[in-house]
Amino acid sequence: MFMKNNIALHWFKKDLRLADNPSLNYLSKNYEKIIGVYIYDDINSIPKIGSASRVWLNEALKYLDKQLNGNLIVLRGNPKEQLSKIIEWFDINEISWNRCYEPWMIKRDKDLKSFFNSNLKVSSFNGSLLWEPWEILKNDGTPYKVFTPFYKRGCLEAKEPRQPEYLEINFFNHNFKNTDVSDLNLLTKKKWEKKIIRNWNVGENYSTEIMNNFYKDGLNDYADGRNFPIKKNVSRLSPYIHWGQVSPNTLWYELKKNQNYKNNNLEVFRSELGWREFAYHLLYHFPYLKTKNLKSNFDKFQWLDDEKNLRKWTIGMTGIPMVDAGMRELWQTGYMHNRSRMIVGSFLVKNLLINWQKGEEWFWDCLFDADAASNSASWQWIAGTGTDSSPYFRIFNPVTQGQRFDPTGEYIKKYVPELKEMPIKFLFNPWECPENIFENINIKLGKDYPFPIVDLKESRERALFTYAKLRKDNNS
DNA sequence: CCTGGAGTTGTCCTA
DNA sequence: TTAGGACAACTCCAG
Repeated sequence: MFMKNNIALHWFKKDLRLADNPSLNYLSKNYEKIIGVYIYDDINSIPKIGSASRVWLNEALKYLDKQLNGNLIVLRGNPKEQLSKIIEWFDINEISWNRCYEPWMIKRDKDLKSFFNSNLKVSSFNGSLLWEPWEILKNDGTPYKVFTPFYKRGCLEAKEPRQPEYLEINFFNHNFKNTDVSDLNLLTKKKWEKKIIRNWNVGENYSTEIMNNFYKDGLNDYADGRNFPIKKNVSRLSPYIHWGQVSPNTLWYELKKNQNYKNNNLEVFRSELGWREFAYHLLYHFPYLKTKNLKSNFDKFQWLDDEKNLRKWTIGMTGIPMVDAGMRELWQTGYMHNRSRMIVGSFLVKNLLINWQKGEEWFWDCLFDADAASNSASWQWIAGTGTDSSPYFRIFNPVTQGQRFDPTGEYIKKYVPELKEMPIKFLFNPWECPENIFENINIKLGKDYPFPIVDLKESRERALFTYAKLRKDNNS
């Protein structure tokens, strides 16, 4: 017999939504009212939350608080103490949350569960993955390391993901001391914070709107159009997915309703959701994903410790327009198109020979969708240090990539405006532009836009050579 | 235990 | 202009 007219506590983590929220749904079936609590835990977190993420979180919590009619309790500190405080104040006997899979969160929440278990009922749910990482395993019981068999054999042949469930949630109109999102001091009052969030509407309802628009328009040419940074054929849902403002289950089943597409666009997008699952699968089974090469033979790789070039890469001043456009898109919008992520990643790791972990850290700080699983897995992929990853000799040529995927130069000109007047023939490779053309358009290389920090051809050969040396070193 | 096929996203050179 | 092969070798996975 459940106790109606009673209240229970839902702990919001990376599930900042009301729709299809398994923990909220569970509690609302058994309780009249729910108390929603968010705790900003800067004590246990490894690593600390990134700068862009703080900005997104700030907006997301403000929005969520509105959805709860101002009843969201926002706290800071160690969840053990903070939750205990609330539990005592409201005399709560049941608490629940949706699971997170970062190693430090698994550890923290496991401890919490056993800590609270003696006094109250504690439940946790899967609110952010289509399949639990421990459910998808090879026949021999070990985790997959390669995407295709993981997805096709593992996921698609496993049981169907949970159907989304949309319930009305009633929150308790409480008299606990008034807490405010601004108490968390997530913002530093710096100018860029206002600028970077300008192009985003951070809220659960916006994510639904974006999904619907994308499924209606962008998806139609997804398989091809997704390669072009300037086109509107990518969903841009990643930050919302990361923060749980939309559930993957909603995306999965809403996508299934679009049966009218004859091409494979639908399946390609669906497999991208599969890639997200794969990243979490890797993080769960290889918790050192962020700190260690999955291929340990790379531990001997001779990365260059080049702070100067790293700095130029981060600020988009490498002198390679396609690379700089990507880096500046990241800096200005908190997002970078997938094609650009590969180009700038390949450039950092292969042309500059800088350890992928430096790139991972920068992305972690700058991306609104910064995600421990996807970010680390993707950097290991581009660096060739993951088990299932880009072969080392696959080195992106940022000139060719620009010509192919930004043929009009619109993307470069948007983020590298100093090259606006460059004729398209030299937009991707201004260092090859004759002097008289520069004079006509009044641009001076080295002054208005930098010379390339490395020679693409030489640095490519250096990368291949360094890799060959690694093989030799590992064999001797 | 063995075997064979396969592995997100590319580039460059040559014929 | 274009198509095909080289670029490496290794590990993963399934039968």
